[in-house]
Amino acid sequence: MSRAQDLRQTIEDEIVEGRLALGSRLDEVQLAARFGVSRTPIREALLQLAVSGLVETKPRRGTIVSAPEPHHLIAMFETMAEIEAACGRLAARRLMPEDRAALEAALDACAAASDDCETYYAENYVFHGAIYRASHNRFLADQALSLHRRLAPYRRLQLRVRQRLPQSLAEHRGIVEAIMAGDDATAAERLRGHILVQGDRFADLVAGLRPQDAA
Amino acid sequence: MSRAQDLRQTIEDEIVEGRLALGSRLDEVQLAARFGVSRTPIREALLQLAVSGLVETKPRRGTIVSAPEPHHLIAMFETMAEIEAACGRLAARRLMPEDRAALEAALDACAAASDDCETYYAENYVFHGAIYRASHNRFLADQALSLHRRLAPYRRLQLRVRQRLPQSLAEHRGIVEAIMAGDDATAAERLRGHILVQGDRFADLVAGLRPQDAA
DNA sequence: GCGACCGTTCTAGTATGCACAAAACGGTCT
DNA sequence: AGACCGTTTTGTGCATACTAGAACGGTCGC
Repeated sequence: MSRAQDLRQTIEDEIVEGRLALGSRLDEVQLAARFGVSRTPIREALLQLAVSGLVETKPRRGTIVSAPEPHHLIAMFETMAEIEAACGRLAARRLMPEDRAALEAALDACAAASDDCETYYAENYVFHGAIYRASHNRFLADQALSLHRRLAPYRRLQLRVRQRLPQSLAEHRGIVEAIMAGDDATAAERLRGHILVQGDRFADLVAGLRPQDAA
Repeated sequence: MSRAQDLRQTIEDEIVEGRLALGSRLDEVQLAARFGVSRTPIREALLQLAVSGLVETKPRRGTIVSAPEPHHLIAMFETMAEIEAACGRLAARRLMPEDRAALEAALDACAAASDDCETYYAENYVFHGAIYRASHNRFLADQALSLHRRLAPYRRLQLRVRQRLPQSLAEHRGIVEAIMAGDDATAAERLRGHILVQGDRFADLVAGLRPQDAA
């Protein structure tokens, strides 16, 4: 792969995994020195991240890691809820035996990891990925995965919210149940609720941390 | 605005408006000469278009205007249907007086243009934009607009399908009716159908043109 | 002493040049 | 005559150099 693509992936991972703080400045020469390349591939990597929304570039003023306003984040979670609902709807209609197996395995893995937040977080990712794939719509699944990744830094925050983990697991069970039964409307509704709750919880969190920004 | 951004917009418009044929090669030096700039801003423009999916870049082999496989296009139309449904759902719940006025105006404009395909096409764009905005979710609306633009070259093909235009107008009326009534489920369902029909019609068209590709 | 204006500096944006990789062409060998 | 290999050609990918615009600090004026 070209160096620019490589760098894009690396920087993207650092942002998604929270190693690069939200709002922090991404200096081109600094990054170039750090990775031992010239500014050109760095610029190309940042440009791509800017299009996908992970960083923001202001003309003549450099680029920073995106730190969206709370209301914008709420909008993103709401969109995620709708996209996941769509995936669930299609999955319920098109479920194949291998999808069924993948969903069951992912659900079991979530249950097994229900005592450890970090592990659960990873298995949760697998679980939702399985639903996306079960939609049998590659484009939709890609959109869902991309948005999922983009919201990852914020999802991470909610892990600590009390009692969220067992509730999440129960919701997962309900979702799988509906998909397995071929009940597309219920599957969509449950997935929508599952994600929206996260958005709401996140809103609470933000409101608690920075009351002045919560409006 | 910087030249790269300018060029991105210009090239994007040419693709969306069908002035650049699908699959045609985008040579960097050629474009640079044509626009009187160096290769650098051209490269940056193409890179951004590649991220948004309008062009495809293969390593060391240059970039071409994306010409997705039919099954991929079907997937894109299906995703568009789900996203529009989501917009309609939220619009039905959150309709403000100004949204109501915008929808009515756009519907009237569509009706007035029902004898001319090109005009109807333009007004149709306005109509759907009004629905996106009425969702009061900026992020979702942006996603919808972006996908709408990306599908524009293919939508154009369907204009000629017989009887599509009056049927489309009737569907628009039904959609507005549901949104105005605050009936979110019906609004979503009607919008989904409205777009899916276009996808199906498109599939028919493709099948008719290139039977060997329709599988 | 405080504020505005100008110069410096630093960084993004663009141009140009170079190197490498892949494809096309021609030559040679079978 | 056809296939295979080497060479050339073409164009991407990266590096480096240059330009222009904005932030910052100093100085001058009030």
